[in-house]
Amino acid sequence: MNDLTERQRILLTLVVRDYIETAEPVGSKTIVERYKLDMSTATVRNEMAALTEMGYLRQPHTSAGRVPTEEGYRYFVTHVVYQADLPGSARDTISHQFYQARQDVEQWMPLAASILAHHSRAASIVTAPHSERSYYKHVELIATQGRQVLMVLVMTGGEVSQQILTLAEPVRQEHLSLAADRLNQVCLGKTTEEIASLPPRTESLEKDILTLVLQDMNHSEQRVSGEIYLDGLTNVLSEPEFLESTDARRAVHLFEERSLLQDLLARTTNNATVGGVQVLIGGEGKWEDLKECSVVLARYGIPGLVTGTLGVFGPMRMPYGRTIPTVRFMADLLSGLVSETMVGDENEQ
Amino acid sequence: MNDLTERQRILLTLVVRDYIETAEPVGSKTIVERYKLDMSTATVRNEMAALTEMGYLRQPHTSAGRVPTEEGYRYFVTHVVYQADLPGSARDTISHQFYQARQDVEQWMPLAASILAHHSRAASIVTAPHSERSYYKHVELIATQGRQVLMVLVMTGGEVSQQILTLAEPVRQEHLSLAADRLNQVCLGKTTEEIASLPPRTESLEKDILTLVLQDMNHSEQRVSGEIYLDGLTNVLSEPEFLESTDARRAVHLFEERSLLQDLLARTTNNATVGGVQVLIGGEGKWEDLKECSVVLARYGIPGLVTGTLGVFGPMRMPYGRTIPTVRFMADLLSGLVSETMVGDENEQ
DNA sequence: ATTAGCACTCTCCGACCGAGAGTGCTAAAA
DNA sequence: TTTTAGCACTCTCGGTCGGAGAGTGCTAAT
Repeated sequence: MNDLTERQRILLTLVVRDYIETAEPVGSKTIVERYKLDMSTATVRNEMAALTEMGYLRQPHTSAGRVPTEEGYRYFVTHVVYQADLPGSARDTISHQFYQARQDVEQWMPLAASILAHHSRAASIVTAPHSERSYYKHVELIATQGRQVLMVLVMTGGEVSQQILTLAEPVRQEHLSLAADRLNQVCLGKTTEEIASLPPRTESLEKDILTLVLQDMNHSEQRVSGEIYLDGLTNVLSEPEFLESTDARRAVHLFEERSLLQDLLARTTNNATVGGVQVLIGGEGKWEDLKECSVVLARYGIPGLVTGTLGVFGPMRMPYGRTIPTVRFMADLLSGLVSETMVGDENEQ
Repeated sequence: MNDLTERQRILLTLVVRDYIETAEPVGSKTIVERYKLDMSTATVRNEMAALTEMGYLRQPHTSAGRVPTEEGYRYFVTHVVYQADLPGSARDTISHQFYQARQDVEQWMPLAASILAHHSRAASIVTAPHSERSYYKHVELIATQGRQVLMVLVMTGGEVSQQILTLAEPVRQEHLSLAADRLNQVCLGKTTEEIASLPPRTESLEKDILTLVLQDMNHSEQRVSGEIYLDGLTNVLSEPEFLESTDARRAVHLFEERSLLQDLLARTTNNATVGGVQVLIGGEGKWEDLKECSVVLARYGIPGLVTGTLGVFGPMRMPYGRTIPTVRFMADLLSGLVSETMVGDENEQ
């Protein structure tokens, strides 16, 4: 496959670059003039014919310029741009933005999504870090009107979940607090299984709460990812190829239907290489909805402990040269944040 | 303004109805045939000319059918459809869906958004209930790697917020738990001001935590609304008027830029009539982005205590007859849920 | 191996045209 | 006085046509 001459490599790169920039089929004349090549248009034509033959380029119709095929993009990504680094200035800006939000955990994910979208000029996808195992930390019971009780469960790592329990009869707040205290003493730091194998509580209130707790913890463990944050859809919709096609609606649909996204993320990132950036070009035949689109994904976090996924979604004609380093950098950055804050097991008694 | 003859009223209604359904300018012949009117097309033409004169209808161009103006829609909404009720079957379906999710508080808002979007076949907007005053309930401190501490603050009503605190030196979990206990004892049930006027804590850790707590509580009080949930954007984008126009992008943009939405919600619902449904047709000159769109909004919750907003966003050509009752019903339903669960102040000691 | 030249192909865009739908107006009917 | 039939007129929509422009592949010369 790597049987390209040096000149073909250059030419292919230029075509891809130019097409990414202009969104117009690029012809021999254009390329020679714009990049001041030291050869004639005819030569370029010959080489382009060869590249077309090899499947890296194609013509929308006879006598139009060339457009990269999926293969073409793939070559570009793997051979040319994969190693690229994010310019220091961009790194600084991003780091700075995160530094300013360092205290506000709830801001991290939306911020990451926003930065990704902005820097890649495409739509971004970020899932909150998700731990594979949940450890009980604390439960809080809040009396409300009548027989309803609001339960707030905090797990190690800071995941929080809420449920409502309807009691047979009203219970006073003090009673609730005592029950919560007792449970907290017994369950602190325990996993689902450990809690499940505890001797059953005698008091019916505590028994009920514990059922809910287990339910929540299970729920949290079985999810494939944390909450999903999206941003920058507008960027994608304003690309010319989406101007009036139905592709636009498909893209929005993909974005809105979280289950589709979940599926995409799950299937793409199972070859779990944290740090490595994965590029999915044109759906690879698997995703009908991604016909003209590309997805750049990376995992972040601590493998096997807490991980999340982040990435960018855009037209196949995507500025990979900027996107890929950005995704990689953001993954590293979030990995740092996560390992600084989200791990607390070792210090526990 | 209400100087329409009975026949004009009927005709206007029919034109609006038909246009809402077909999205095509409706002509005199169409209307007579489709609705088996007992008059000639010429009569209808005369009346339509009158309605056009009065500003309720307009023609996209000479010799095309009529299309409702904003005024026309407004007349339709206020005089015809405002009182409509949601069919019992729909009420039942919706109630049932909520009944099934009654325990899972975190599901309520996304569920509401999804149901709204589905029933109105448009895009939905739901803000989480938001209390005007925050009362301290509980703080939890979680030791993590190194000098970082994760603080989880629970407020009465179940709002939860998280922050990270970086300490000068590592502190053991037991120490943190003790500090949290002390704060919890002192602050339970207090408002921002009450906490602020407490004698300052002697221990530096507690002082720092308290600062963060106040910050979070203030933050939560000053927000105009809770988190925003959206759904059904796809519905809007598949309407014919958005097929290939730039309006689609504007709509997506509006939806994505939460701050715009916040603004819209804030400005529209300040004449706080819980229970009443507000209909904003075509931006009313104020919102450039809503040129061809309508928004149907209602507040829910307990006025002055906890409230939220919910509504529907779609093309001006919107099935108001279904949308308005749905929004009203959902607002009532959420109000019920909220007052059942989110109020706990009275029972507190 | 490269390049100049040339005939060819295909899209894009504006002009043009006829069909169809709907209108407003006028004059006759109720 | 109100309603209706009739008719000429207007405007859009879809299709066809033709020329300009851009790009190609091939061949022959360098």
